[in-house]
Amino acid sequence: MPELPEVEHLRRSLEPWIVGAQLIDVRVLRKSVVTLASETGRSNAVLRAALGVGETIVGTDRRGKQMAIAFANGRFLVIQLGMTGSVTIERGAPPRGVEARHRHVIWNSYSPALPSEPEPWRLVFRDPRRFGGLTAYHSREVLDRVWNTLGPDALNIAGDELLDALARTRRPIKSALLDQSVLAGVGNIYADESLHAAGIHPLQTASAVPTAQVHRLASEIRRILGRATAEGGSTLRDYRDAFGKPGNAVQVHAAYGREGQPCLRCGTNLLGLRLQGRATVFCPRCQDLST
DNA sequence: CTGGTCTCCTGATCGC
DNA sequence: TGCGATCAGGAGACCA
Repeated sequence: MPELPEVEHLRRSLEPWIVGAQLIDVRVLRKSVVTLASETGRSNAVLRAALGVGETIVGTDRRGKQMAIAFANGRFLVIQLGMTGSVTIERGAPPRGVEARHRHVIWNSYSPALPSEPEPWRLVFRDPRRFGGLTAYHSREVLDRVWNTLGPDALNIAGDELLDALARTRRPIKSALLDQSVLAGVGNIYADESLHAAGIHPLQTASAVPTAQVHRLASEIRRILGRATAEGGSTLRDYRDAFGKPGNAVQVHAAYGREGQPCLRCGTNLLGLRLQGRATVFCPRCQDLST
């Protein structure tokens, strides 16, 4: 479920805590969630080094739905939340019951720069469905090689950039928006939301959308993602920030999940279809195929 | 190049 | 109360 807003909100909530922190140790409860992009072996020593044991965290970054942690030795760890992933900071006793399940990687850490936190704490990667994972990179250069295969970041997408990206493909525009190599960060929810807000039919050929509407779409994507980020993600069910706090439930979706309900703009009942296996909701009146 | 389908995986929900 | 079917969808593999 996490799309760009959830990932960016997570990054912002983690950053003040983890930058400057030292990773003392790591427990890998499920090795398969860790991918080593630059290494040859998978010994415990290699794994621990890739996960930053002994290192200080010096920064965070994000491209689309991928978040990166930068280590002092120049290595990077990319976190992908997939559908159900979370990264939380834990202090005190570990959780019991269902919350204790699906915890795949747990770092022990402490913050020499935070005098208010003299005790070690834990950084926990949890992901019940395991569509997410961690990928370790040896250098910024290797990370950039991968990130450069992604399209421009959706949070600040410029109208001209979007126009460029969409002009290259004749797929339905929603398919193009979901393709991370075209535009990085938009998933199923915000694809429907931004197309509805911009009045574009999801099946409209990407390259055939008029210039003015592409600019409108870019502006709606920025507005909707920006607002959702500030509100802490849309929070359908699984998203939690660094402290286990759900996003504000105030976010109202105008299209997503509202098939059969009246369009908030014109009152026409919203229609549903499946595109690439994804539930798609749109207003047959506001989102006209012919425009 | 393109869409369609399948796969990975668990948990929530629904009908019976 | 239980149980099986269905759905949720990010991302990549594979096929037509």
